[in-house]
Amino acid sequence: MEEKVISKAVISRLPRYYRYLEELKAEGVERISSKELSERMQVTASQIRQDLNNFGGFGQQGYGYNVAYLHETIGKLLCLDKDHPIVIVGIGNIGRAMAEYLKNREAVFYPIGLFDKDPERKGQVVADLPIRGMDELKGFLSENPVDIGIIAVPKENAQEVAEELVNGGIKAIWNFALIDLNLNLPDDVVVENVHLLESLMRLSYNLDMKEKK
Amino acid sequence: MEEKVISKAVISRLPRYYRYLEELKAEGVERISSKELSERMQVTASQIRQDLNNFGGFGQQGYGYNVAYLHETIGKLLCLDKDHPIVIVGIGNIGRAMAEYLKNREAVFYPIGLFDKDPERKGQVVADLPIRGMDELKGFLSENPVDIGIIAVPKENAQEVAEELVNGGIKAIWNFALIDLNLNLPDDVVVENVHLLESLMRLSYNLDMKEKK
DNA sequence: TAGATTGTTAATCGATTAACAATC
DNA sequence: TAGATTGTTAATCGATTAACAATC
Repeated sequence: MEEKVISKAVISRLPRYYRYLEELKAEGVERISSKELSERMQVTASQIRQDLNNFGGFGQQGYGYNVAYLHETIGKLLCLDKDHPIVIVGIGNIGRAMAEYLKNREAVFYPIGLFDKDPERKGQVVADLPIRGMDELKGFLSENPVDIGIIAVPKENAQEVAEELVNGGIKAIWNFALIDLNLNLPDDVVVENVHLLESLMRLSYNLDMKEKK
Repeated sequence: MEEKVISKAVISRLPRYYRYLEELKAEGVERISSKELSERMQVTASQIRQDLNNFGGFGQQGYGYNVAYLHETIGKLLCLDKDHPIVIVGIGNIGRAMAEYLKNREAVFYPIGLFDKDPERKGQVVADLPIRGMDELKGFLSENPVDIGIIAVPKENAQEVAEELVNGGIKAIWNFALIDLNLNLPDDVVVENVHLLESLMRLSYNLDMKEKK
């Protein structure tokens, strides 16, 4: 729609704003200034105003921001006003945990199909859904509306699975395999890599640095 | 040790370098230039050289970098040459998945104690370890060497659990609860937040943007 | 109207990229 | 020695912060 490109840094902060606004709403706070919010979130008020103004003027001079309105608006930016049916491929530890985790949430992101290549897992029920074989994936995708594909298979199989998902029409992949899927997929497919082990390594690095001081 | 502060951006890239070097090693590649590596990783050669030179001159003019040596050196920076015994608090979907996930890896990061406040879970065995009650946490930490604490409890209890861990001497927290634990803990405690739902929201935002184009 | 606080422009800061002299 | 490629300095780019006029 808009020509203006919004920087990755700004986008990555949106969910955090959303979370704080949810909290404020729950506390019954009706309005908040960038200054107050900045103190809570430990960022500068300037950054908050800059960030929000990428998307339009949501505030009002002399008043601040309406919490409920801002919350709802950011929610819409994050597309949380729409359903996101999901398929999960690889029902090992992580795939299983994500299935259960998303099942337990309000219905914004929710799994509708689980797939695994292990014949022993086929038919097992996880998060109220039967685990299906990989041979069923293509047909399932063509018959059901699916927004997002979760990849939770070993890295060796991840690229192949990603391609199957893309062939089935999936445009968004949430990837837990330790491989950079974004590098070898069509440009119109969005990928969010969650490299847990790398996150743990960063923690390890930071711990070590602190100890050396 | 060193006075020089290394930027967060650089540190966050280290695990990715490590991963590519591991791959190269597995392929039997002995040496690599910043240019070749940059093509693989889809970053600039300049950035690679800048990043690595934060930690010292690991390369050699006219030759490039020795893969095995660089791999090992970055591993040491990430403190992967040492054991990291872990306790996990909250053995729900995610805590359980992390316990199994880390159990299955080579012994660098591995759980040695699991804790949950739910009496029904007490005594259950996950990843070969018994789930213990929260009342046992303090004693366990004083008797066992523990590097890292994983928090996988609901956000309502996360701050409290974090404080218990810190009181028990834990200096590094890998946090899965949707709360910014770093804001209310002592400065010498390092926190790495893994906010999965926020990652999923970013994916949702990016998907929506792509569709609007 | 006066006070408060936004939206937005300008200034600063930091991170990335380019260029090249040093050196293996 | 000549060629290759690093380590490092300088230039550029982008993101954050500060400042303030606009305005509710």
